[in-house]
Amino acid sequence: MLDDLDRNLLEILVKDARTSLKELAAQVGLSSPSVSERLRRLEERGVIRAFTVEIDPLALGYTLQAIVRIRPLPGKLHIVQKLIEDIPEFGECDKVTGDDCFVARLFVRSIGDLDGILDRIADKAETSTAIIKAQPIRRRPPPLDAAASRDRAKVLHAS
Amino acid sequence: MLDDLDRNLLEILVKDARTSLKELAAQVGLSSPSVSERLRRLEERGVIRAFTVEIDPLALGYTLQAIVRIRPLPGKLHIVQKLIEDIPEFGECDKVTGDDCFVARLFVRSIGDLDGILDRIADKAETSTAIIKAQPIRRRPPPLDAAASRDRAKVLHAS
DNA sequence: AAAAGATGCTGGACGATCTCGATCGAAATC
DNA sequence: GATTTCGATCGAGATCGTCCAGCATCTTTT
Repeated sequence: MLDDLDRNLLEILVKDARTSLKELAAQVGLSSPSVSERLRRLEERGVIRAFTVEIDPLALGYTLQAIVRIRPLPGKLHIVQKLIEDIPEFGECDKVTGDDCFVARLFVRSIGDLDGILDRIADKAETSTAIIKAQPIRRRPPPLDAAASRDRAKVLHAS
Repeated sequence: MLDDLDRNLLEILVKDARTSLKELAAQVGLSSPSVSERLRRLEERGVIRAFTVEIDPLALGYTLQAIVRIRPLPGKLHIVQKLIEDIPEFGECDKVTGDDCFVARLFVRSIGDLDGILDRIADKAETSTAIIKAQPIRRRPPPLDAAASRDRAKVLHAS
């Protein structure tokens, strides 16, 4: 599906999505038209969903992040989901198995804002909120190389 | 801290980080050297943490995602954190208040892999795992415009 | 097995883009 | 009100991206 060159390109782009075609070409050992074509196809196939920029929430004044688990009251599931989607401070939301229906990440500027936002869903769902104290791992992609990942797992397991 | 032009630039770059300086310049009404300078300063100040690429996990064979809540056994906190950091299938991890010490996102190729990875921390922590069934909101930044966000909140609240 | 077709790469040319230096203007400071 | 500073623009030179023609390799067809 993806060959070594593709993975190589992706690895470089994960670190800096604005790397020039020429630079990419030099690093993987291709010509720039070839790199251009490969990127085009990676986008076309949906492997690359988007080139984007990672913004520090703190720089925007969001001093607090929280993980909110949300259990909509009976019959309120869709309303709650719509509500979450429409509140832009929710920066991520997953629908999961188990008692908690949704697990979402919330960006807020103050505890007051947190309270304000949770109030808006309080009559439609039960929520459990955990304030984020630190981020040991910030968003990163899974291993690009399947084989390497498996091998490493074995090594760690053996030790 | 950030002016309208900066926010405008960021908004465009969130959608496509590879937008050329010229195009950015045209869209915000500046010259390209000015845009270049602004981006440089946004990076320097840490507002822009990185330009990166969003990869579809499915394209890499990760058919399953899970949210794992992790409660290290007494005295095992640091060991567990290190372990999580060293397992690349964890694509995100937050240290939170409350009973669950860590909340992490796990990318796996199969239920078997999930089991294998959780086994590796089973003797050092209790875990609760929720399989992700859908992603109502995929990673997005919080509102770039503070004032707009506040205003909207009021409107929604009033209705 | 030879021919035909498809795929993916290269190199060069041309047009577009970026960067650098010089200069200008507006706002803040004294 | 003069000065300083910051951020903007402009133009020239350098760099980069895209298009195209040609070539090698692999697969398919007969």
